[in-house]
Amino acid sequence: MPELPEVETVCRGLDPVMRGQKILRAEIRRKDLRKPFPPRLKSALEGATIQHVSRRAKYILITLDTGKILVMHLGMSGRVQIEGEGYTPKTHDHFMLHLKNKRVIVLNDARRFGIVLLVDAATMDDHPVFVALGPEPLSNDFSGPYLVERLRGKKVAIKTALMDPRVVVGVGNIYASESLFLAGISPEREAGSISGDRAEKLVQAIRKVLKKAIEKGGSTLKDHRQASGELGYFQHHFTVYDKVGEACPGCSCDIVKTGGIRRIVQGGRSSFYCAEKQK
DNA sequence: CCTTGAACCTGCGGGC
DNA sequence: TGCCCGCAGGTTCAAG
Repeated sequence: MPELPEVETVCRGLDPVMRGQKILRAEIRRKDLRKPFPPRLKSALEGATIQHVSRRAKYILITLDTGKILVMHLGMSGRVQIEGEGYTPKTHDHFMLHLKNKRVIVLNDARRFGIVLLVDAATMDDHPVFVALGPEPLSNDFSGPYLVERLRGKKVAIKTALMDPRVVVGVGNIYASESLFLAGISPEREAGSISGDRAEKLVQAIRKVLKKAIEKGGSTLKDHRQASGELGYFQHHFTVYDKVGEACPGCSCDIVKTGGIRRIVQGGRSSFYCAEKQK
């Protein structure tokens, strides 16, 4: 489920609720997700005060006053809910934090591809999950020239390269397809063959698509906070993702001739594109 | 180093 | 109705 915009939205929803709060109790309801919960996690959390909630790549960072950062990743199916006192855990509620303000933060993850880590704030960047990460797509470090340099000589398809977090973080399967459509680039094009101009266009497309989704998440957040407190699953409108056979939007190409939006499999993942518009 | 493919796990929807 | 299949927003590891 969560790509960068969804994780960003979750963080924005969590920060005002968690900031400055003491963790009274941490509940770990099974031994592992994708990996075991860290040893002594419970004692490291209980009594600690949360300074703020932020994001790196698709990781949620909950910075504590103890020099540690509680890191959560939502995997494919993870969600975070903000509940109240007396909340009864449901199926797949694996990890819960009871805060001083009576709120209960619940991590639910059916498939358990998510992860919970505890890292030292001072050396976070050296931790195995962070050490090789590429730039944030919305930062100035992510640019046309950077992308050209980073993709030089790469023979993998550009779609696959965009989803490689060593190239750029946060671009998952949905937004990779959406960005390539907006940039007019075929997902099958060899990554190293993207010219300077098209790399610049692609960078701008990725930024635009992600920013728009974050804006949408922001408005969805308001509605959801009022309704249920659920953070993490949003109804976005996509242009090509999961639109097989539909007419290419905003494009005059003949759907009878082109068959509309096509689906192919790359690296075991579905890609969606318009063969007429994307070259 | 690169690239590919499988693995992790549960749930859902479609076809029969 | 049930069963089997393919598919799902991510990451990591092994093998070539």
